[in-house]
Amino acid sequence: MTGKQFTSVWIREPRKATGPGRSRQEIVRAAVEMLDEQGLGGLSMRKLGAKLSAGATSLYWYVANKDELLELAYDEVWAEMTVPDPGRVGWRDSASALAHSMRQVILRHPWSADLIGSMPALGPHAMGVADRTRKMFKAAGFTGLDIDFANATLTAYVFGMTIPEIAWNTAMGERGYDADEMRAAVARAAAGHPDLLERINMDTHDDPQAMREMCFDFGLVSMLDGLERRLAT
Amino acid sequence: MTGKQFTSVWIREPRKATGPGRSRQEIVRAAVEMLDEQGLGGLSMRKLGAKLSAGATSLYWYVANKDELLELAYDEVWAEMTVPDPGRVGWRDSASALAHSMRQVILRHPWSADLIGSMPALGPHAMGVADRTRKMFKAAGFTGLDIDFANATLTAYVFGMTIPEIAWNTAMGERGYDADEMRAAVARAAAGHPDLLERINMDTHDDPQAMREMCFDFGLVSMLDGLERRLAT
DNA sequence: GCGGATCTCGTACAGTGTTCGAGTACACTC
DNA sequence: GAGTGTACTCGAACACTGTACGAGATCCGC
Repeated sequence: MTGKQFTSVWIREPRKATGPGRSRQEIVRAAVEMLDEQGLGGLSMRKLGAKLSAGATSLYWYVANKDELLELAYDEVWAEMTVPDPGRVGWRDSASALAHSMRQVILRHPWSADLIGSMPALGPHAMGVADRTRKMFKAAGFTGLDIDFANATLTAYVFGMTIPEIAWNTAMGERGYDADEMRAAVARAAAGHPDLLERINMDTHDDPQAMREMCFDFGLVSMLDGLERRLAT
Repeated sequence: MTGKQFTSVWIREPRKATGPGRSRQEIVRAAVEMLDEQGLGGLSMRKLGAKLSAGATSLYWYVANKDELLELAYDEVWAEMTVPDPGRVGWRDSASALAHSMRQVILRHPWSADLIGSMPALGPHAMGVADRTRKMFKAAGFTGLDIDFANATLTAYVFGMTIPEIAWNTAMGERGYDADEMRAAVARAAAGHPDLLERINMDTHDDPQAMREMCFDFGLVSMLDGLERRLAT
């Protein structure tokens, strides 16, 4: 083992807490709050320092750099995901509940969507979720590599469905459109594609929220059906 | 129609080209090149200007701001995705080919993964792809909302599988690890979760590339199975 | 009281996106 | 050719950003 030394947030000991608002935990908590309110671009070390009544550079005593802080905040998100015990209900209900939980958590912390593509989730909470979901698929009857393939498939579906949903939401927010204005915008963009326009002009836009949940459920059920089939053979 | 005026990159006429290296198209092309080489963080207006032997702020004549430039570059990525004609082969092969194409394109332009969660794909090329895939699912036999649900499900799967893959790749690249060092890192992170370690220590890591493709295919087949079942009822 | 460790933070640097306005170059009319 | 207007370039400046550095402060054990 003479290779490069492995260093990571998750290995290095955090500094001990002294006063309130000065421990690594407090900093991460404040960062998450700020991210929830102002998004990824709204978090700056100076502003975060101000929020904690501290100098901007004081934070660097507890945290190596901003990326590391984001890694810590990201893992905090994983802590909110609930993996039901597959023993009590069937694995399908269990997987379904996990999927919905993941979606809700990401929607609650939209900035985390940007991190999914930037840093692997290696924090303790993420690992806990991975461990429990793995146990879940194992209990479902998957074996060998299929355990992890099924696992990856489920989380991929949730991520892939939710991440663009967030792009949609933030685009609406930034431009200040409501749902109707947004629809008009995409209609303009879809000009020349009659098929797409047919979809956009469907009279199903009364409740876009419910609509998206229907879509999510459709895909989720399909995907679980597919996994179940895999299980039968 | 007295509401806010809709403005977007896709509506406003681009400036006409004059010299080489000065049209909007040339700028976008150079931006894509730069993004491919240096990633999202490696693109700055000043560096892009220098690459085109232009002042940094000259670009603002052709492009409103950096976000708009990214939107244009993003759409260029969509142009590379190929949607096979479902008439020649079955819809399953067609969907499968599309999925693989999308994955490859995103892996080729890893920076696009970050944009999926930031801006909806409303450019002409993205719309073209959406239109063709919609036709594909229609031809497959889906009707009404199910057309778009199935469509969303497929792209969600591809995105969700590919985006974390990119996070993995860039993390390896930035820290300068090879596959083995990375595996050691996650093993360290997974300490205390015997189940996870069992997976990590499997002797299947000879070719991580092939491994990921196996995983992708497993999920893809499952997901298409699930959609097919939807079709039967 | 005296180290030594722990912790704070002002200053500074290199970089960012973007605005503004002055300047240039070219095409077209008289 | 002179004049005029439009298309285009870009240097300077502004308000930010993350972070390295090092000087000071505070506290604890002796």
